[in-house]
Formats: sequence, structure tokens, C-alpha cells
Amino acid sequence: MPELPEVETVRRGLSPHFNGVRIQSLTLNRGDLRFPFPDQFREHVDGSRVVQLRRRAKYLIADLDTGHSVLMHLGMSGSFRVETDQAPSEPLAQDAFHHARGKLINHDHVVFNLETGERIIYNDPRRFGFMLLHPTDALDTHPMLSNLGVEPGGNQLHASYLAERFATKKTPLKAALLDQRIIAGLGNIYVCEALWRAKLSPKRIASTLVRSDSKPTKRLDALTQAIKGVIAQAIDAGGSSLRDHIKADGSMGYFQNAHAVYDQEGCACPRPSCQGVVKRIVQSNRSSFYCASCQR
DNA sequence: CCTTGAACCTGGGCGC
DNA sequence: TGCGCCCAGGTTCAAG
Repeated sequence: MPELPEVETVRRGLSPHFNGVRIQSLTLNRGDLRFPFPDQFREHVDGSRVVQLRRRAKYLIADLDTGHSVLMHLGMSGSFRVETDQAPSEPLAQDAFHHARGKLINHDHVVFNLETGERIIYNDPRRFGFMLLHPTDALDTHPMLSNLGVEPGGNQLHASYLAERFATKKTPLKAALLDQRIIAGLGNIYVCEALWRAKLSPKRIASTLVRSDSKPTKRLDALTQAIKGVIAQAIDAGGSSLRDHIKADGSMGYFQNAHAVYDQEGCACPRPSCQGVVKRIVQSNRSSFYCASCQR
């Protein structure tokens, strides 16, 4: 579920609760998520203070005052919510409990019990997410972070960089943009949306956007701008959804915004002047949505 | 090295 | 109501 904008929204939502706050205790309701929790995870985190909450790509990083950081990923279905002692989970999160095979299933796997009395709860039905512990000063060398490409937001992403990385790429643009070693943080939705904005087919081979003198083509310039644009707007949308309707149960992480093509199979292409219809194809085992009429 | 495809896991939606 | 199948916003790993 969460791509970079959602993770950034979660970071902004949690930061005021976490930053500078001591974690009284950590509750682990099972032994693993995607990976087993680190040895002594609870013992290490108990009593530590969160210095700051950061994000890199789709990873959340909580720097502790112990010299270690908690490296977190939400996978496909992870989410956080905040509860207070005053309002103990009043409107129970819709998905906090689930009835299955006659048993009550709870996907609240981790609870940070803060000194403020608040509880920050991690819920993840599919358990593709994870939490790991790593020395803060060595995070750059962590295998999950060391090979990441540039952030798509801010000023780090340039067409010349993409030209260099795409020059020898024979994969379709869809796969190239999902490759976290090139751009870190894009996922299926925003790749579809960026390609639509740039009028580029997800099937186009990445290297065709690089000129023979290895400079970016105009199309690659357009793609670069499209990527920055969708990400910036999605982060804005997340920020406003956080302000406007952070749910009563404190949940955050997913916000619904209109997609031009993602999940719009069969709908008219929203580009004015385009008569095309949004198609769905499968690439790299993922759905690609695009308009074959205006995306070339 | 590169690229593709399967695997990890649970739940929701749909057709029968 | 139930069952089987397909689908889901991510990443890793094996195999070609």
C-alpha cells in the first residue's frame, strides 16, 4: 500500500508523538513480521528515547538515544495509529480485529507505550512489513539502504542522472521506474501516474529516452518533471488529509486521492483532447494502467 | 552483471 | 452461505 508519499505522511503524523519522547515499553504480540524481530529488541527499546523519526525511500527510521535506530518498513498493508489513555481505542479501528474461521484475529503486532501515555500501534495483516535494529552511524551500510537510488522529491532527481542510469537499461519504463536502485520510493501507483503525465508508455524501453550522445531526450525531461510533480502533489494531499481528517481512531498512512489511470481500467482517459480508454496490462507481475492512445 | 518470475501472507471481492 | 479463484500500494531470492 504505502509508497513514498504515504510513508512521508506517516512520518509527519507520528513525529510529534515520537520526537524527544521516551518509550516506556515495547509490546510485541508475535515473534516476527516479515522477519523475526531482532534479538533483545524489546529489551533494547524499553526505556530508550526517540531522537527523531526519519524517512528514506519507503523506510521509516527511528533514531534512539542508545546509538541504535529502528529501521521500519510498512510492506503492503502496514499502518500506524495513535491511542491515548483518555480514549482507549474508542472507535476500534475497523481492521484492528477481524473475524475469521470463528476466531478473533488481531493484527496489532507492535505497540510502543510512550511515557506520555500514548500508544503507537503498528497493524499489518499481511506482515510484509518489518522492524529491525541497526547502529545509527552505520545505517548507510545496511543492505536494505545501501543500494537505494535517489529520492524522487526535493532536488536530487535530475534528467541527466536518469539518462546515465537508463542508457543501458533494456527493460520497459515500468520496471525501470520500480527499480529502487535507480529511484527510491516509487511504487506501482505513482509509476503509472507519472508515465501518464509524461505521455509515455509503460512498455517503452528505458534506453530509448537517452540520446546517442547520452544526454536526456525531451521525453526524459518530461518524465523527470512528471515524477517530481506526482510525488510532490501526493505528499501535499497526504499532508492535508492528515490535517483535515485524521481518523478518530488515530489511524494514518493511507489516503485516497484521485488517480488519472491507476485502477481506472475501462474509463475514459482524463486528458482533455484525448479520446482514449485506460487499459490494464501486466508487467513484472504487476498491473500497469495506461492510455495507449496518448502514452507512447 | 541483467532480467524475469515466484514467493512471502492475509483479506476482500467476484462468479458459481 | 460457501468455495475457489483472482487481486492487492513491496521486497527478496532463485533461476534463466
